[in-house]
Amino acid sequence: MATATRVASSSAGRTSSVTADEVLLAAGRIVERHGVDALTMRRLSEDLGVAVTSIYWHVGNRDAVLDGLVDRLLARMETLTAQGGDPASRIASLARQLRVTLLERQHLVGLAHERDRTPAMFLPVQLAMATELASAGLTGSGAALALRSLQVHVISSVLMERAGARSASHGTLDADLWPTAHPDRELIASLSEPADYATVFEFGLGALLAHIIPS
Amino acid sequence: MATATRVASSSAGRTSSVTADEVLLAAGRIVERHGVDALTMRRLSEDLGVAVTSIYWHVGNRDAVLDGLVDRLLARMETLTAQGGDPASRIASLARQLRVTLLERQHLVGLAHERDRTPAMFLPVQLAMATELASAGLTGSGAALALRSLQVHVISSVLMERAGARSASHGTLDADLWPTAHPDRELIASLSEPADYATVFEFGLGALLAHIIPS
DNA sequence: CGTTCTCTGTAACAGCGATACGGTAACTGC
DNA sequence: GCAGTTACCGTATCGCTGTTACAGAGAACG
Repeated sequence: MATATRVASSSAGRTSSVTADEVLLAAGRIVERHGVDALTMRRLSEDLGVAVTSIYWHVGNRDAVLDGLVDRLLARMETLTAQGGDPASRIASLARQLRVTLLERQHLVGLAHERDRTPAMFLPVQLAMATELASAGLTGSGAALALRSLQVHVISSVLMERAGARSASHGTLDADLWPTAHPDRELIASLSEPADYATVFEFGLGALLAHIIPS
Repeated sequence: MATATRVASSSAGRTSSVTADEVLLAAGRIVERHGVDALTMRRLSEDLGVAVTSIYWHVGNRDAVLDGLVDRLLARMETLTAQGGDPASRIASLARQLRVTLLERQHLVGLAHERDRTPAMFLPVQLAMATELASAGLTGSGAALALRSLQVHVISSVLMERAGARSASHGTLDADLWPTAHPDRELIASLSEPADYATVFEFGLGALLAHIIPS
């Protein structure tokens, strides 16, 4: 309605049974534990012990609820700071922190990605990385390309690991699918195990950094 | 009920108004043009001029329809062949072909990813890449790590570009968000333009290959 | 003719997001 | 102290979704 998504219910005392913050908190619990699809307005209202319309009043429709959750995630992104000696390791530390932070909120990452908030999610860390690149002598469009590559690498790592965590079979490879005559049995054995995305992440990160900042 | 997803309706002549193949064809059209969410059983039945229950009879429920679409995509993955002289460029050609093929079916790629079919999608090209790596002297767990890194890189590129195509703002960066005092104006200018994911893809691919097969 | 198998349509169920509407309680102005 | 306004909640409803129980229609077979 004309509701227009109230930001904070700073209203007077009242017998106020629910606030926008409480709604987002409960929504976050549902999403983290049971996934985005499990977040229905009815279930949310039941968890809060409140009528559905109250949610619409306080935060708006379902889209607004999800937007609110993503906003909370983005706010967390501004606390990352570079650590290390040379620019390369400082950038690597930023990428790792970013990855870990995103992995802790995997469901929300997918959400943010679907809602085209990926750039905003990366803004703070991109800024920090830009200064490191500048101190390494890389600026302008070259720095932009490097930043985007790093961004893609981190996001992809998280998205893949998210899919991997969902099903045990993901990342593994059924050995039967390979030609049994294939000579490299160690390769097949490695691919038949669950992927260690942390190692894959470090491998790609090292390749990128070696390419960006040749020492 | 006991229907159990008939594979082909090779049944007798009849006034047969629809077949499983026709259903998947129509479903593919809807998904490619209007996205996965637009695929409802009622709409699908209307496009086919048929009752909803006929779809359930021929291919099963909505999940089975989507599975059928993904299967069609996977079948297309087996036609890729390496081209080029040295192993590195042959692997690069495989990665590029894979990327282009996936980009043509972006909606289906997201679908396959959500359904944990990514490994199967990569199987044929992974096999081809493995022989190239072997001819370059890389086998075993090292080859497995390289293969997984390449897989992550291609998938991420496609997923990012998919999000980028959805909204014009994606990949661009609102210049206002950056501190106006930031010294590197060319960097900001570059990041303010839409991302050229093809270039980002080539950049990361080059970095990976240089790391995997040092010449 | 009667039975069976294959396929289609009608109608319905439960659950979803969203909203119109009426009520209730607090605060505000006088 | 009382009317008016605002803030908030609940009931009931709409149109949509996936899915299914059920009743047929038509061909094939005995």
